[in-house]
Amino acid sequence: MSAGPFALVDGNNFYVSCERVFRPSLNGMPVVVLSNNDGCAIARSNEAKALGIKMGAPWFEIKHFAESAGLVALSANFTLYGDMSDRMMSLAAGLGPTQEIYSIDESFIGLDGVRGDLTDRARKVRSRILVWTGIPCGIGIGPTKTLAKLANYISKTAERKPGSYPPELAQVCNLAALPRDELEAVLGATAVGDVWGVGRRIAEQLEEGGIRTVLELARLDPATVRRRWSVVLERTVRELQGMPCVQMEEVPAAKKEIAHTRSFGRVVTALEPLLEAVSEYASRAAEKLRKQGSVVGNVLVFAHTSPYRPGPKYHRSVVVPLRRPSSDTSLIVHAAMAGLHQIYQPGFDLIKAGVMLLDLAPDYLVQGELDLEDDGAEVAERGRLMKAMDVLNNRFGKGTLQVASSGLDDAHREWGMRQERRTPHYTTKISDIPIARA
DNA sequence: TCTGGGGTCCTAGGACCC
DNA sequence: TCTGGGGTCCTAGGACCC
Repeated sequence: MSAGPFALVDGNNFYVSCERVFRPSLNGMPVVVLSNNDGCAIARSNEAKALGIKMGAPWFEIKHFAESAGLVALSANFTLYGDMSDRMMSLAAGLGPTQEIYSIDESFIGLDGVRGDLTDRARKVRSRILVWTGIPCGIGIGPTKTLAKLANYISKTAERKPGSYPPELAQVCNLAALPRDELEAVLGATAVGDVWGVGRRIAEQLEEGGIRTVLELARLDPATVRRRWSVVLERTVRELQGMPCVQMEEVPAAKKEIAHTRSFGRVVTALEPLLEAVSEYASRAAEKLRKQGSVVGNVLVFAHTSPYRPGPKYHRSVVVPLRRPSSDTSLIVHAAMAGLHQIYQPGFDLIKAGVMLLDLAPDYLVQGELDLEDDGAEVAERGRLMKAMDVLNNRFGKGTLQVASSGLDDAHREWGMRQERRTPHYTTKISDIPIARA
């Protein structure tokens, strides 16, 4: 078990940085990456942040910056980001003996037992990631994961906003190496809301109580925090005080639920296209399920109208239990479609639907059953069919083999999503690989 | 007039994360 | 006209049990 110190390596404005690797002309320009359907900004370059564009800002509210400030917007290219992430993670792993991949652009590194100057070592790793992948990142180091996370935030803020922190904390910030008075000065200059685990709500409550800085939060009595708030915040306070409460998780735990949900490219009212969409989402969810070696007991399906648009509201969901736990696409699709039939009502402009797989269990733990229907052979055969389907789709691409209920003609998928600004799959598709000229 | 105590399980909702 | 997707954990309250 890793006892710390810990590092957090985090790609700067990750999706934007991935795009810039292949389009260097975007350097220095305000750039945002948009969510599915080109709906809202999910990544922003520093220049875009400087324009005041907030995380999650709807595109239609910020697109005037394209004219006035040269803002460039790109559709999310998750295939590209996933591949760039793999490259960055394998280099970050060189910082210490253990690694926990926390999100697509972040990993914690356990530094227990690492000798020598950690700050210096982190600078070398940062520079290697930059040179080998083109992705700039920030590295924070601290005695607990929460402090490492905070250090990472400081490393980025010090770089992005000169004057906010001492300049030597930019890019790599090692809070564990700071003398006490300097550490307190840094914590005193950081708002509580910037702490990992303190969201908008709790930040408000803390501020009402006069707790505005991280230093003030760190000085609270943990027992009081537990009484007044929760064990979660208590843990955060202890971690800020330097007591590790959150361990490294090197092996990603199996998901406890799996969802596939999408907003439509435009509103859908009729049942048929809705059935197609839900069938497609259920298939995708089933693939993820088999990938982690689980079976599902209950399938939830939902659909709703836009929360932003006027008109009659509709928001319904239903849980459909499977007769027995399964990972079979056709059974899961069947359950989802049956559920949709139950909740469907005509006359609503639906904007989103989704399928969630609940009550997951490892596929080797399935409860034995007296085979009254004598379908054991069929179940085994279906298992082989699913395996064949996954192999083919892996080899020849998503959707090579699919259930017919998802609709056979892409062009007629009126529910399909809009993606008007997607860049090529530079690193994962032969025909998209960039060509270098001498 | 007077109405126990303790425990578990489930669900919905809140809060947080990226 | 146009507002993402996928998760986790905790807590409170209700149902139910002995």
